[in-house]
Amino acid sequence: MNEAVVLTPERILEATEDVLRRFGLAKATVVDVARALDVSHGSVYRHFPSKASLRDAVAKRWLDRANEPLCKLAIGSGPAPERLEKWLRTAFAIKQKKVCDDPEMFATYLALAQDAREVVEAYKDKQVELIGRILSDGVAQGVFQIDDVKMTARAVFDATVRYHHPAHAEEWAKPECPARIDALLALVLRGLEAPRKH
Amino acid sequence: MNEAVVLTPERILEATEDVLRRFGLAKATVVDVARALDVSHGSVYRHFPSKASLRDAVAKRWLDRANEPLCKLAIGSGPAPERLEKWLRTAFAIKQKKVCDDPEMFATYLALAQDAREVVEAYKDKQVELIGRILSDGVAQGVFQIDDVKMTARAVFDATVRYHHPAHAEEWAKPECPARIDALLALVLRGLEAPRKH
DNA sequence: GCGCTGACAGATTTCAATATCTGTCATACA
DNA sequence: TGTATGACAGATATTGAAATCTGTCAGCGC
Repeated sequence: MNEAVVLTPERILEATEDVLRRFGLAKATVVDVARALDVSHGSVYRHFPSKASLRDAVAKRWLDRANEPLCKLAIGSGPAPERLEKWLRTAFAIKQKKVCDDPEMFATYLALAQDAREVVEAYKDKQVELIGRILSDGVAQGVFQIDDVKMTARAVFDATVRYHHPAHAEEWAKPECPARIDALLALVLRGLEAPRKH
Repeated sequence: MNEAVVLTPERILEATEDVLRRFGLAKATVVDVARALDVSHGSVYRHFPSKASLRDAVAKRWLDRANEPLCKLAIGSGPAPERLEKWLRTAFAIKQKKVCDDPEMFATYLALAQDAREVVEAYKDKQVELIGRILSDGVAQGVFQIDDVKMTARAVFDATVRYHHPAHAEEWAKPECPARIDALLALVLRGLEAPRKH
């Protein structure tokens, strides 16, 4: 009854992530995953109905891990504008770090995002929900003036696509990027602000 | 001395656009273009140093044509916020129309945009310049409050990438799109506004 | 019985031979 | 002299046969 030799979805995902990192999305096969686990590929199909579902599960794990620090930021306390700015900057930084450190997984994510698949949609919705939470706090604090929080959260997400959508990843390394991010965030934050009492 | 049989860059571009439309970017060859003009492909190389330069020239023509109505809007008169909104909505509409009506040329443009090639950079800079012009008008009218017009124009361009960058074209047809555009534009315009005197 | 195996059919990918294309240039023609 | 040609070398794309992969399932061993 050695725990290590029991074939669990978790172990399969682990192995799949390794295989994807090693061979890349294009080359990785279910047979490779099975080989890495020293089982037949039929066994893998006992836990995941298709290669696509396996790939999606890996992507979900990867995205969830990447999202963790953002969840913490969203439920934090303090002035909403600062928190939103920090949240967005962190989101950009996480993506930028991933694209450098884990390019194979990032390419996988890019492929997924381009297919506009379910997993990515769910992930985006989660992001928008987190933004919405900060916006609500801001409204409660009287620093944001917003009609429809959900729609505005979506608008904030849309306005910042350029710095979190993998399709634009190539541009993130350019030297003028930080200044452009500053300008964009300033514009967005001003758009949310309640009129100043001075 | 029949004008019609003189081989000019203009005639070559015309033919190239036809060939691209007919075969698509992937299949179109310089030989096809030469055949369409009933000349040898060597003659084409007399006017364009490479296939890439020919493709870029076609793209430039296509982009310039698409840009024309936007230039007119930018130099118009009237309240800047309305003009900016109209300008952005027109920009979105043009792109959306192109992606429906002229999908082959749009695919060519997408390929160019993904390569981040010179022609597209110049086109983007032109767009930002036009936005900047409207923003300046707004500052003069006292309806916009902006520190750095150039940077802010860039920020407005960046904030709206989702609806003019071809990488996101698939999403433009979705039913929730118009509402999201409304929310985004409202956010951006509020971010530009000078504080209200009430 | 339960979980795994491995053979299998059909779909997809690889690979190398073949064909086509790009870009050059010596030559022809007007 | 200025413009177009077509043959050519090297690079790239196409093709079809062979190899590999995906997903299924009857059966094996614990």
